[in-house]
Amino acid sequence: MRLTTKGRFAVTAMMDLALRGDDGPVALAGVSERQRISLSYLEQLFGKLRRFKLVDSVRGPGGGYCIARPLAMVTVADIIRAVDEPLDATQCGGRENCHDEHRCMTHDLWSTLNSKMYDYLSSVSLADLVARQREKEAKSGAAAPLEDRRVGPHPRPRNTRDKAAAVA
Amino acid sequence: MRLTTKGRFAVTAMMDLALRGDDGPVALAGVSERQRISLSYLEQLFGKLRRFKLVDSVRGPGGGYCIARPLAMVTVADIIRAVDEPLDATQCGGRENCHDEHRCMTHDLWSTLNSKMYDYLSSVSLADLVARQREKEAKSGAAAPLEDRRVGPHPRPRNTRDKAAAVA
DNA sequence: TATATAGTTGACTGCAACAGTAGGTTATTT
DNA sequence: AAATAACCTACTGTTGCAGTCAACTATATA
Repeated sequence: MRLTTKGRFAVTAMMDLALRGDDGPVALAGVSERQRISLSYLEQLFGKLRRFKLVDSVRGPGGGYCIARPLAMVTVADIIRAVDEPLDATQCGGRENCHDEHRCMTHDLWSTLNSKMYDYLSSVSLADLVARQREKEAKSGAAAPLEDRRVGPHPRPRNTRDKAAAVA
Repeated sequence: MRLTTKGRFAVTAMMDLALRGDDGPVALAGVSERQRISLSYLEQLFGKLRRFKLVDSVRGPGGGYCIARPLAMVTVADIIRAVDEPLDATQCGGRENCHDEHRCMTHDLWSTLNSKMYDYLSSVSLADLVARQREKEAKSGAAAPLEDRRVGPHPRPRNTRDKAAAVA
């Protein structure tokens, strides 16, 4: 697996959605301002997140993105997998053509490492991150949650099964 | 931390050294042939490994590289740290200027992840890898260890303290 | 119906790191 | 002196990251 700031951006943006997703879709323009991430870049990232069914989109005024699943069911690993290029560290792609004599000595090492990392990243869900963040906010004097008045209706996106409301 | 095939090459090459380092220095030309890694590229990598004091070098005919420490004291993390660019996933570089409102929400996440990975990679030493490899060779019929006759003398590099012999 | 909003898409840029190449120098042995 | 092999610098092509631009479509509101 590959680790760059790209994945970090995606997780940060998803956190933003998770934290303010209670009243309808969140527009990328807002995420861009709050998290200081280029809007166009966010659009690319959310294109991937959408294709991986991690978010649902709502077009038109008042539209934006919603997290498509209960927060507890979206892990950091999911997000990174969606936006980052894979980087198959085993070169041979799992096949055994590594090479003649030593037959890819480090093969196990890398696949083990890879799964260790996924194990960890899969153990952290957006729900965990949100909880941790809320806790921190409460402790540090609850810095005025700056309500932005929304425009359109969109109480909830049409294409989302009501599963999400159950947990989040 | 950043993960690419560069680190994998370095670990593979160090494994090669570890496996055949019993009788003197190992020349990069040999490593290049056996592991199918470009010689010049290896030279670059070993330049870094040397500067990080993971290997000792011996020049002239019969020269080459030796692992500078007992195999149990060289971890995969050491090797990767030596050759790979760092990639500070926390952007703010540990300082608290992340940014105003949310103050870098994902800060903890990334630093935690980073240390998890280092913990794992630091837990695997060359000695472990060699043991695992030897075990595998023994099981699969011990494929003729192809002795290459060496040229020069160099029973052991001059600039290595005899620590290495203690464990390896 | 017109207009503004906001997602959707594709093409494009600059940049840095990776992976590899080329050619030279220096030290050491035979 | 000649061969070996480390050492070093500079260069190349490719890839993925990060960001930009411009056009397009769907929706809501006036």
